[in-house]
Formats: sequence, C-alpha cells, structure tokens
Amino acid sequence: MMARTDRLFRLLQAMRVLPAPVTAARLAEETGVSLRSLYRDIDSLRAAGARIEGERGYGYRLTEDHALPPQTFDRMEIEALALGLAEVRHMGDPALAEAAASVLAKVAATLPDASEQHLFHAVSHVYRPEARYPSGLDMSTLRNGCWRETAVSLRYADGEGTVTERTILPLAIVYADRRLVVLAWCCLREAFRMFRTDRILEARAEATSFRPRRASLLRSYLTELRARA
Amino acid sequence: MMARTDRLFRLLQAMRVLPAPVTAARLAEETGVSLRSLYRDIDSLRAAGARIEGERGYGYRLTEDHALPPQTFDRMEIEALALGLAEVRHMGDPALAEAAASVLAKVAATLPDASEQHLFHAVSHVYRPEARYPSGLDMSTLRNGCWRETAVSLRYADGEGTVTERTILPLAIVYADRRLVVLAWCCLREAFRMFRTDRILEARAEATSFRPRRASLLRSYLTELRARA
DNA sequence: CCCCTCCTGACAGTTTCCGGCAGTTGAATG
DNA sequence: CATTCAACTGCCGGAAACTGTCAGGAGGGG
Repeated sequence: MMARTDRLFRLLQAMRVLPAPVTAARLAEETGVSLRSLYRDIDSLRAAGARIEGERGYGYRLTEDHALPPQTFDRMEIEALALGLAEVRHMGDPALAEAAASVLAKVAATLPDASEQHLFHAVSHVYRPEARYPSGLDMSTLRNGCWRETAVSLRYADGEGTVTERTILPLAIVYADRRLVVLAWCCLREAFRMFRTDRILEARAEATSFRPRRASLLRSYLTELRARA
Repeated sequence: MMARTDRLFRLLQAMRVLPAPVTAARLAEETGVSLRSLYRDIDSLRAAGARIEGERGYGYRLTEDHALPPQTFDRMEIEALALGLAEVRHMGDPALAEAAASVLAKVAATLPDASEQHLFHAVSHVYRPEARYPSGLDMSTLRNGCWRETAVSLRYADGEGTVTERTILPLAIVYADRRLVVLAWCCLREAFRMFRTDRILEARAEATSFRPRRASLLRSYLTELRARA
C-alpha cells in the first residue's frame, strides 16, 4: 500500500544523491520501474512542486528542493510566531484566519514537549474580541487579483464618504495602521494608492491581466512610500 | 493523480488543527471521503509512523507525528505568516522584532522565486509607524520570568494612575485588545491578572521559582478567561 | 544522417482504491 | 442491564488509477 508515493520519495532522494546529470534510464533502474513510468513519475513530482530540469540528450537535474529542511525555530522565534499568528487569526478574513491556524498547528507539531505544544496552541485562542474584519466583503476576489495579476474594479468610499467606482491593479495586502489595506495602482487616478478593506463596498474581478508587472509595480510603490517617509 | 497521498496530508493537518478528540465521522467529512475509507486512511498514517490514539466511544487524538515528512507552507499560509510577522516587527520589543525578522528570513529562503522572496521581505518593511512598544521597559525580564518560571516584582500603574508594588508569577505574554499584556498570577491579590506592558513602570527579577507550575497555572487561567466570556 | 535522450500518445492487463453493508468490541451512560 | 457511541474489521463489486509495451516525435551533437 502506498507503493507509488513511497517510490516518488525514493526517486526524489535518488536525484538528490546521484551526481548532477542523471539519465531517465538510470533513475528508472534505481527505482525499479519502466522508463515510461519514470517519465510519469517525473511529471508527478513536477506537478507536486519540485523543480526538475530535463534536457534532451543530457539528463535530469534537480534545481530546487521543495522538501525544504525541517524548519526549526528557537524559543524567541516561536514566541514571535505565536503572537503574530494569533493576531492574524482575529483580524483576518476567514480564509486568512484559517491559514494562520493551520500554520500554528504545523509549527506546534514540531515542538518537542507535548505540554508546550498545547499551551502554544491554547494561547492563540485566548483573546477573541469581536472580529474586526469587514464581514461583508469577499477578500478572495482581491487576493486572487494579487496572485493572478488581474485587475479588480471597486466601489470605494473615501474618507468623506464619497463613493467612487474605479479599477485597480492590486499588488499586495498588508497591515497599515492596524488595518488591512490593499496596495494597488489606481487606474482612475493613475497613481499608487492604498485602499482600506473596510471601506471597499464591492469588489469584482476583471479579465484584464497585468502580468508580469506586479513585482516591478510593487517595488516602485514601496520605494515611493519609503521616499515619502 | 496523487489524490490519495494529498488526502493523507490533509487528514494529518486536520487532526492537528481540530480540537483534541475528533470523531472519525468528522474527519471523514473534512477530507471528503466515506467512513470506511477514513479508517483505512488512519491505518495508513499509523503505518507511516504517526502515533494516533483512538478510543472507542470517544474519538481520535494525534499524539506524535515526528516520523512523517516535513510539511511545507502553502501560499495562503505564507501570506498569513508575512502579515503576522510584519505586525510583530512593528509592535514588539526589539528582541521580539528581531526574532520576527529572523523567522521571516528563514521562511523567505524557502520561497521558490527570487523576486517573490524579495517582495515578501520588502512588504514586511513597508509600514513602520512609530513603535508602539513601551520603550522604557526591558521586556527580557518578563520573558525570562515566563521561560524560567521565576517570579518578577513590578511597579504598576492601574487605570486610575495609582501605583502599586507587587510580585507576580508571569505565565505568558500575549496580545489582548491590541496591546501586549502579561498573563500572570498576582501574589498581592491572590488571583489571575492581566498586566498591560505599557503600564509597567519597572520590573525586577526575583529569585523564587514556581517551577513546574507554569503550565497548569496558565491552563487554569485560560479556562477561567474562557468561562467568563 | 545517426545517436542520444527527453517526451508523448494509445492500449490492455493488472492492481489498487472506494463506498456500502453487516457485524464486533470496549466504554460510558442511563 | 440495556442503550448509545464510535472505533474497528471483513468482504464484495464496480470504478479508477497505475504499469509496461509499442510506436512514434523532437532538439542537439557528432
């Protein structure tokens, strides 16, 4: 049972150990499988996130190990994690809060002592004042925009309550002044702007993509912000 | 493809996140699989080295999972980490902020793309309003008290500004209502109390140890807090 | 042109997986 | 003592996934 999964791990291990360019034939022999299946296995690993470079007439090379070294954190770092994640659990939208809980659980699993584990987990549950996140809004629209580098159109109420309709290129979602805000390029004003998530009345995904400009746009915005301060 | 393996990981994660005794039915629903299959999956995990305690008429409990391959963070989880840690960098005392930065660097190192790494790191630097942490106070005294389970004596100003001198048994440092507070047993009042760090005028380490009562004390305090809400 | 090697598609045989059902067991509860 | 709960087990048949074999492509080096 689980023969296949086990074999994939062995394959990965073989690629780590064997000297750099390894032929598929060699790996097939190593894992005891036909050539055809080996190609399928390589596919599976790539699909699972491993970066495997394959060149014709040359062989395979493992560029990047996604099974990273077991993350170990010292006590102070654990403390920082617990605090930060507890905060996100309260503040964030449901999806974000769940992710924070999930990280917490993963990190707790690496803790040596069982009682420490439990406390670590417990502390993050202590304080739960009313959720501060703008409940009506579906953050996933914004988050998808950031990740997929697609525009989003908003109905947004500014400080005076004036409502405007605009299209933005969302760059990142961050805390600022204790609130969740979206850093974005505003197509209406043709400038970088921050949008408080609690003032966004509605968000709709648009089809237009701005890939691959997100990284450079965000960089410019950050330098602009830094210059202003 | 690989659906099964993926499901097993999800099952494990579910057991870590959900509160302790979980019924098979619940886990089956969580992983979207029939009850029969769930029992098979539990078997697989046990065979793979996870220690899962199952009691009839009660539920499952995960006692240990060290034998299993290390878990990586997905995109959403990375996002949660970045947000939480950025917050701690601003809020925390220097030692804590440094720890947060250090975790950030460790996690960033595992990110696949170089530009993603850079952005991830950059975002956490964006916003730096004035540090909100009570600058005069040396948090390490309190933190050491928590870790080494030794008493600490405080000069503390309450809500009306009345200053009192008291000895506490510090249990944990957490956020509450957006401020850093110390959860502790107050020897003066003989009760559990929360102390806002920004109202602590002075903290001195005492020699008296309360080891190993910290875990149980904190547990009682937490249940008391939860009962009150 | 030939050889190396990665890579893809199709097909058939085999294996594994999955849900459902029926039933057992241990413990707590009433 | 009966009942409920919920972990477990065995077995079946259909569905799905995996595997090896065969038959090609495709890019680069000699």
